[in-house]
Amino acid sequence: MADTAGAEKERDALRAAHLYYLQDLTMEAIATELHTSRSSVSRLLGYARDTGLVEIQVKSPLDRLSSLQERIRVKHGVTAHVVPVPDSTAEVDRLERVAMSAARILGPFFDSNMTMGIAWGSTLSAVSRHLQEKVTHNSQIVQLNGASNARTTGIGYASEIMSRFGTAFGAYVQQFPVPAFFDDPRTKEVLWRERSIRRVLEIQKHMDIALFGLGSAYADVPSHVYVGGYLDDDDFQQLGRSQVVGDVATVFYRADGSSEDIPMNARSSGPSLEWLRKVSRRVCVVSGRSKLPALRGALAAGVMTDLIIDETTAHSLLED
Amino acid sequence: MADTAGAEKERDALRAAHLYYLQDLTMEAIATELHTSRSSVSRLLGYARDTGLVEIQVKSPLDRLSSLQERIRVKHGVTAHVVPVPDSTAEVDRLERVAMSAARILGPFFDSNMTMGIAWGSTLSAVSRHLQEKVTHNSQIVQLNGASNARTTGIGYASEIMSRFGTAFGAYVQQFPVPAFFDDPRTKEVLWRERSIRRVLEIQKHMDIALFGLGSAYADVPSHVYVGGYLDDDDFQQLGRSQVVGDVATVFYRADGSSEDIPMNARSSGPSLEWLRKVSRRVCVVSGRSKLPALRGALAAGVMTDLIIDETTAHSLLED
DNA sequence: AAGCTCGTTGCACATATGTGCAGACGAAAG
DNA sequence: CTTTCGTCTGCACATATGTGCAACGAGCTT
Repeated sequence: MADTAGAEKERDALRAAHLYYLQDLTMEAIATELHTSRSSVSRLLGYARDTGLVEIQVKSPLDRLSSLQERIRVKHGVTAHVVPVPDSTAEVDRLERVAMSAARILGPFFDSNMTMGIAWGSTLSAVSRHLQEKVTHNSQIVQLNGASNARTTGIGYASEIMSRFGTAFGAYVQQFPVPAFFDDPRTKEVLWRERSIRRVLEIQKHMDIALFGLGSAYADVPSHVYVGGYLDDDDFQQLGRSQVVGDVATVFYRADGSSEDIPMNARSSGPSLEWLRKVSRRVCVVSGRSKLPALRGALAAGVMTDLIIDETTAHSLLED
Repeated sequence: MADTAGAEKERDALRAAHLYYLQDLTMEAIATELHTSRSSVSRLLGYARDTGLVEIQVKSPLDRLSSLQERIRVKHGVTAHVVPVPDSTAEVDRLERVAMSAARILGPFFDSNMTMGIAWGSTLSAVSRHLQEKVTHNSQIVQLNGASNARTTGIGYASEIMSRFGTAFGAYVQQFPVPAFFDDPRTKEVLWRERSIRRVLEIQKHMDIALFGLGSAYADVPSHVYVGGYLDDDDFQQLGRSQVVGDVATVFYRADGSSEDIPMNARSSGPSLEWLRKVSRRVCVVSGRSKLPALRGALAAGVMTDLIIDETTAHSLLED
């Protein structure tokens, strides 16, 4: 009966949604038709929205789309999705708002039979909290880089993000149970030959979408990797020597976008940039001007095809 | 400046829509960000919705879609879109609600570079009044059958419908300035050789979507063709002798779907059913049980690929 | 310049919508 | 059969949203 009840709720929600969004009836009127109270209808509609029965899209008229987006496309060759946010907004709110927009923009990108790879970090965490449900079939979410370190397994944090994505899309979740960074690159080499690991790498290789934020040591809110105990002093010095400006899924790069000969990368569990660039859609979420250097580097590296970014930072990006 | 002002309004509307639908801000908050009053925001959002900047879709989860739709698909091989309407609804309201739903369901079907052929009649008129704007490029709307008769040119009525479609989609409108029925079939034959007419026929031949209602002499609200002075007593008798149960764009058919050897069809300006069946998407809008015989005939004739229908009638359709 | 039309604005009010809460219900556990 | 727990319901209230109206201002006409 539990199943039947659930199905009934969905039926009602669907009917309510149809009456509300397609026929412009008031909730009061819908309540009458459904023989229930107005408040229940309000709740049904809420359910219908959360659950993806209703999809709301905001579309820039393709012609005169925000000149900002157009200019970013011309200058950097990526599709930008600029999130309007007042300049005065505090960093946290800004991230929250970009994340919410990102979550909704993402919906149409992902569908049945697809595989999406996701990194983890404060940005992705925020995005995961705002996802709307969308049922898909035969789809999976795969973790791009390990999350455990010397101090914690990091699993709670990363897997929480993963599972939120999984449930939102009804997708199978493939975790990647390895440390973010190996102490010894040889350990990685060896482990990478294990079948259980190769299976995950194989899935990563076939992903249709990659989703990631940018790590930056200079960020106002320094990225999770830089404060979570993943790196020690030596590591930081090494990164400095390599002139690193940021990272994507724990893989570091320089201002010119190069990532070769950065020793840390040999120990990183993330996918090499070269590898990443083979994914057909690569979505990067960025919020806050302090990530600008990291963003410029990432653009130079050509790791993204889509950029979801707050307005202020987008403006700064175009300066000089 | 008028242009600039319009663009500014659109920009604001887009930003408001983004803040409202993608970031869940309240109108009050948006008003602050936009430095305007809350009521203006309410109006901006209304504008954004009407104008197609915001698109709201209600999607049946593809798996367990209303068994009604599924059963219609199995039994009749068409994609049904069942519009929920309480059984007790009066005929006029019912038509109005089906039409509103139809208008919104239609949105995603039509896009740039497409041609849509439309018939005229009370159903289409109702649909046309509920269309939401959606900008397209290089698209056109073509009239499927003539509209003038012995008493009136019928042009006001039909062209009003046409132009509403045209403006809603920003499409070029191609009228078909011929009578609905010729007195003499030979006149039609001759006229059909005219280049101006052949041009329209040519456009019809390449249409991507056809949209029509069903005509029925038995309908509670007899269809426009049957009461608008298009047919005289002789015509009616002739239709009776031919065992006609309905018409699509002034082309008549019998209960078994056949339309051969119905003398009236030789005088009709509408596209033959055989011709119509070549269009890849053929959407039929039906409201009211009195159209059932006409609907059954049309299904037998295989003239439609999509059926937008009210719930009550859909139920009746499946009986016996 | 005065008079006009048309479109916009914010206000004030009428409606419509969201939500905490207490009670009702049903399934699972005791 | 009772208890417990979680879920759902409608009520009442707090908020959020839609809209008639009067005032305003930009262009245009006379």
